[in-house]
Amino acid sequence: MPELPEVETIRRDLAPALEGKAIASVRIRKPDILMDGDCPRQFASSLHGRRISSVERRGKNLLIHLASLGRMQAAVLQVQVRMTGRFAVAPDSDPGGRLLAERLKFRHVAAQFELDDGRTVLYDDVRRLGGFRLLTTEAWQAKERELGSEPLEANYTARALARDLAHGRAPIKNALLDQRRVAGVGNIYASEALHRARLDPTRACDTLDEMDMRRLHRGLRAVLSEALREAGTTLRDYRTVNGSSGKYQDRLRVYDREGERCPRCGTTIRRVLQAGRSSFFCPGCQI
DNA sequence: AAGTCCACCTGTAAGC
DNA sequence: TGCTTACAGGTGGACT
Repeated sequence: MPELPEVETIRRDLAPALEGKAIASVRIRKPDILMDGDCPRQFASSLHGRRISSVERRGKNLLIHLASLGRMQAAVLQVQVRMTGRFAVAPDSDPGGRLLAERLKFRHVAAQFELDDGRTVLYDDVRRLGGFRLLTTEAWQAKERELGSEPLEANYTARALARDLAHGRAPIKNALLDQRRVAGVGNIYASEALHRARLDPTRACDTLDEMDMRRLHRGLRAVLSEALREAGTTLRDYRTVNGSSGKYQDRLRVYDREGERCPRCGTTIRRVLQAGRSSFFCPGCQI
């Protein structure tokens, strides 16, 4: 799924439903979504009774912060939806969320969480690539340090982007996907940002000059913030928490548009494979 | 040691 | 109609 705009959209929907509520019960229906291979029963009992203090995002990670309870320290529930994870919240009139699952065609519900207000949070994931990891606050902080910059932070400058991306001979497209450099950029918005910046995705990082980095900074932040405003891009699986599609797919300029005309110069858009993943670009104006 | 490949899964679409 | 293949928004561990 989901890159920064999609994950942030999910966070904004989930936060008001979850914050301040306690977890009454947890049911793990597909154990392989526990990313550390944890025992489902142990995972469920570690969450039982915990109050959710906040729901945050870092890169493509959703972070459900759990308050301390008795002898249990505060903890962080890390969630990655990867390609096909989806959330929904059922009202207290639909215990277990069966009606909601039916309506949203959630055919692969992997986990469900009952809250103390009677609502049920469903997590559905066809491919089960996504999942959950329960961490101590310190363990999360250690993982968090491995992640790169947040590209939409107000103080994230072109100079900082240049520092994050400059070193190495990797193609710029691959570097943008590296979560240790910049966090939250995925395959769609990497292609879109490079098109806006007029940069060939195969260019090596160390060939980009200051002007290139300035255009990339502007292009990346523009595409991410516009996509966030449109609640993300739905090409197949991604849905917001209320089940609707994102709206940015209509505004993509190159991604998934192989063979179409570049909206800037009219040249036919091409697709190439980089590190096993499709990059879309315009050979006419991206150099 | 940075950069690339591949497995992890299921579903869908295209080609024959 | 069916079968096979390629590919899909991500990530991390195993390679070179």
